[in-house]
Amino acid sequence: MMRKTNKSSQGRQKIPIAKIAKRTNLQVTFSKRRSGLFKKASELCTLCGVEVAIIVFSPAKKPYSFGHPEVDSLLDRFLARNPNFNISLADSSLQLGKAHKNASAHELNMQLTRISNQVEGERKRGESLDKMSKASECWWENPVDELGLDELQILKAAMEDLKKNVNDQANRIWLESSNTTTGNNSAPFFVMNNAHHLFESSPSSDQVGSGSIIIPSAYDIGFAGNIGLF
Amino acid sequence: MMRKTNKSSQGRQKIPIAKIAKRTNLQVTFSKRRSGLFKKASELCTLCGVEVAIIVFSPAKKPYSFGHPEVDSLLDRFLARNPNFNISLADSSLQLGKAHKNASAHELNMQLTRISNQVEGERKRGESLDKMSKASECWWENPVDELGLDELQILKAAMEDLKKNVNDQANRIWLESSNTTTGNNSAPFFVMNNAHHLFESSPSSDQVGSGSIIIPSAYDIGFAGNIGLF
DNA sequence: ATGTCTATGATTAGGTG
DNA sequence: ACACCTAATCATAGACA
Repeated sequence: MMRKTNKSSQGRQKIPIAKIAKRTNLQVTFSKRRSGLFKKASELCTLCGVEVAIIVFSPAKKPYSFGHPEVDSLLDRFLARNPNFNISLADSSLQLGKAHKNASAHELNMQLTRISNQVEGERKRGESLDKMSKASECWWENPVDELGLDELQILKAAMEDLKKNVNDQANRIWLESSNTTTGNNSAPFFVMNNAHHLFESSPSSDQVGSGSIIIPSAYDIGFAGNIGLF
Repeated sequence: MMRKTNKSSQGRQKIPIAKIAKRTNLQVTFSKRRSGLFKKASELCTLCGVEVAIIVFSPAKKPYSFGHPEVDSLLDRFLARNPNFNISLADSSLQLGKAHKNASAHELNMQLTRISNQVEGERKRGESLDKMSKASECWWENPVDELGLDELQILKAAMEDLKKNVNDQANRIWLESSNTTTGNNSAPFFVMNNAHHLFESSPSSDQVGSGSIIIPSAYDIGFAGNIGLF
């Protein structure tokens, strides 16, 4: 087989538009894309002769800005200056404009606020879970997308280990609960199965999927199916 | 030889970054590039979790804006940073504010679009975590023996969810590593399997393990086996 | 003014220095 | 952090609807 390490570079990789998990990666991406954004803005200015102002707060809350014309230098002067706390004038001038919001905008704003809160909640929840996982080495909570083959293998092993325990326990419970019931003809049976069967149309749940294997023997149910990573 | 006028389109042409002369052309370019700019900003927001505000005046002086979380708060924070420049900024802030108000509907729509996408992404990623956390406070560390059927079911669902992610990721890696190899006749393949088979033999990672059962359907590999908790 | 299409130019993810 | 490199993804000019 050809070695896969033949190429000097894999080139640009497709990444999902979702928050980048790796800190270092995020930082690089932020820098690159911020530059790209400003360049695009600059081109828009030049090509169409329009005015554009952009404000960006970095992940570290550091402000960056682009502006043409003139806003640029003003904003840059802001940023060069440092943190201060006074809203007064600027705020009031903005408040003035706020009065002119029309109804449709208001409705959209309602929606936006609602969804925004929703997102924020999700995000925070995700963050706390992330911290929790990092604190206690809960591998399974880490973004799977970042794992390499090695880690995936370990993860797989761990999951299967856990799964075995789960199956054992399930079977145990089944036994306990069944020793009070009358002759049930079914055997203790607990099988982990294809996830896509859970949420998609599954022809029949006790039907062997293409390629899957049913292990009928009671008490001994693990991942039904074959083994092999690749 | 082929005629050079055979093509249905010449594709994108390189244009100088200078003011476009043709009015109609300029208008189209403005629309397209404004959309592109906002999209880039949106991606930057999502990817890096940062705050961005953009204000654009069209050639016809019509204001457009994009903002996350919203232009208002960003501008407020921005202007608040330097009380000394409040007055000189009043003009620009008024201008910007006016732009924002007039364009509020449009901008809010942009925000809605972006946030909706974000919600979708977050939701999907958060689902497995959610199940995990709901399952119990740290079920994975707890002795499985103490879990009841309900918890086991939840655990099962969570595991299968996670497993799906793992499989997807594995297939992705497989694809990436294999798109540099020549005519490999095997499909992307990753199967969770019995733990005891896992580490008996570890063939080279780009070698299909011998003895494993291949499920021919590519990209769709989960826990092989049937489903059903009792 | 916005959406579609195609071919092509521009951006950038992942490396490396 | 930044600049450079490669190869892939993405954006978009021009034409049309």
